[in-house]
Amino acid sequence: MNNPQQRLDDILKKLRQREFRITPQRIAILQAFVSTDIHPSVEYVYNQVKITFPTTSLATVYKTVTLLKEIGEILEIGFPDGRNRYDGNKPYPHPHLICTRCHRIIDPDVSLLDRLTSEVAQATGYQITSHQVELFGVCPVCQKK
Amino acid sequence: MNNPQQRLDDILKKLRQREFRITPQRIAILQAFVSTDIHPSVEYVYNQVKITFPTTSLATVYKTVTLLKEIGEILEIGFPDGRNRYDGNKPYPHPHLICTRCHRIIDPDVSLLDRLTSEVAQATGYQITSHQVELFGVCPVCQKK
DNA sequence: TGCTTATGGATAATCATTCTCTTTTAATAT
DNA sequence: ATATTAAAAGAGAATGATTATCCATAAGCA
Repeated sequence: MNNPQQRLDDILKKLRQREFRITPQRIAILQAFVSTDIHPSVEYVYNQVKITFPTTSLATVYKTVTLLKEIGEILEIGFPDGRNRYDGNKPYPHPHLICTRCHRIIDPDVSLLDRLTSEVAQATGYQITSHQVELFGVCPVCQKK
Repeated sequence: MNNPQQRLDDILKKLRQREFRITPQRIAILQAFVSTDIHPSVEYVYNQVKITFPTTSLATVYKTVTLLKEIGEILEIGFPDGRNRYDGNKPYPHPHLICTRCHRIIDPDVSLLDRLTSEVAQATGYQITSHQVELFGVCPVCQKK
């Protein structure tokens, strides 16, 4: 969420380049994704979009999410319980730190990650192309309660 | 899958200690979990159990999975598409290396993981209690094809 | 052997997500 | 500006994994 407007324009440009249509609903969905750091769920985006477009269908949100995943502009964060969350600002794989109490998600700096993946690549012979690194714990705020 | 029989006995002992009943179905489910390294899905276990107990219900497998998760004897590995997999041999969090071609899952040694988590804990103030580290890539066998 | 109660089995319910089908509309040409 | 047309929106049904319900069964123990 460094510069939401710039990010929005970048994604719109990419959509145009690939000849996808720019609809008001898509703009609203994109705006919801790029204007927050909470790693929103589909439900959150749906509720945001309905503020300006009350007739929006949940299916439209899902279809746009699929599209954005395909063009590589949002990152899907899988949860075991099914409730996926998304990152529209850093659409490339990166570690997440998730509070198990309040479900807040932040993006920590992890300087050791590159060394970790190359360690594994060397030891196993795998060509590592991607990762999903989720750390779970209790955030400072919840620790005080 | 170091010693399936020993592992089975250990889990049975734990169930007895906590006054859960030892049923033939539970033994069969446990056996399916501890006798493979493929990180099985519920469906896989269900099919294995049905070989010896054809009337077994899928609900029974799910109920046992929930129980085993609660007593800490299997580890759930979440996938974004919902199809969870389980590890009955190393029920504590550990990294997985997943081949995106053949879907094989192996458990690599990752010596840097402890340092990585403590680095993040120190930088963020979170109490890190668990993790889910999945590395994706192409295994040596699939690279040759 | 019988009693008690947890567990098993069958099936319905749930919930996120996907699909289907019809209507609307963005983008382009006229 | 208007017409054209194919993509996208909207509504609701369908799907698939998981969970809940409820009755029958059997594990564990006296």
